[in-house]
Amino acid sequence: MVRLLEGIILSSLSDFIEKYLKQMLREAAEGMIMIQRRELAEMFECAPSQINYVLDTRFTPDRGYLVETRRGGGGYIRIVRLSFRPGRDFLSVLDETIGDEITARRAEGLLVRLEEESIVTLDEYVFIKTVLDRETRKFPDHYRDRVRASLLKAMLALLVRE
Amino acid sequence: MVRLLEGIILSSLSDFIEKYLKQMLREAAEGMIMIQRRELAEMFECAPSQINYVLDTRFTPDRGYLVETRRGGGGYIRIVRLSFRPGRDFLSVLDETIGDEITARRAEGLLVRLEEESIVTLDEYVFIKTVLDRETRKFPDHYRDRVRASLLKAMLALLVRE
DNA sequence: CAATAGTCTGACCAACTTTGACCTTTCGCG
DNA sequence: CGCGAAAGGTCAAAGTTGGTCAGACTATTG
Repeated sequence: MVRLLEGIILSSLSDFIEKYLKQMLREAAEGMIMIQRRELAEMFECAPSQINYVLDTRFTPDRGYLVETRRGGGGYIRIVRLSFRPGRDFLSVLDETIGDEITARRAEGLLVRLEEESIVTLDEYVFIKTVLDRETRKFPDHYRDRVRASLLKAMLALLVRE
Repeated sequence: MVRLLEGIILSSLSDFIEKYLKQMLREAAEGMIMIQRRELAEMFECAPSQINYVLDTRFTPDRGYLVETRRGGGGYIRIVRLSFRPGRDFLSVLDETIGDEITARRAEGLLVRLEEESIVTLDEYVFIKTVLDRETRKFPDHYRDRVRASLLKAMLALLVRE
């Protein structure tokens, strides 16, 4: 970070690129932009790999962005801003509750509570339990809690959406 | 890729040919078109083998297309669009298609097809891709295809249910 | 001011596209 | 039937992107 004159602050190059891309996203009608890595690198006079750094650190799924790329002729980088954004809402509470791992017992308890509170229907409760059981069994013991957490979060996110 | 005017991006030649053929397919009543390779190559001013490349990469069975050809005088290329859901056991077809493991590439192809056939919405497509991306990366390479398969089946089952 | 975390670059890698030389199949004609 | 013309097929090389990663450099923090 560099200070110039009175309080004018120049952030890092990555910050500039991030701001530029987010501005483009705001102006894009479909919540999506397509760029070329080489072109963007030329615009900011930096190494192309710098663009990857910005994408890796600032446009992650956790922050609500999906990045798709293609190499070769006609290659591109597409950044999609999710209409479903992670925030301080019910879902992020669920995410924190579940964490990266969850035992079958804790998952069961959570589901019971969600059903009692009518956040999921009885049908959905049964369905989710069945899927967790069936899919989880395919993995070795020490991965089961992690797979269970991923599955549970994915399914609840779909159900609780919007 | 060529940039023209204000941010309009022209994709590769293969993309053009793909779009052209898909437009023809949409306009064809029987979900099927017949073309001549040489003729199409002349229309796009490219090598005839370029047409094969497009067919091999974009009109695969995974993406829901069947391609039949015939050489010699009166030769042709026929592209048939396969429809996904005829039977009521659609979900088990999906389960079989996905199997116990699925690569990111095949998952992408399948999701594109499901979106094109209006079985999932564009929003759901983006959502599923993001979840797959985010959750899958928490596991070592060796498990990713298996985790991806479990997640994909779980989410599609929830969406397609009812 | 030392330790830690964040940024940036360049050399090397992987994926996708396009072309062209050469091959195989089919049809029509003698 | 044999042959040549008229399709389409295959494959490898060259071209055009974006990806990765270790290490140098910079900023922040205790």
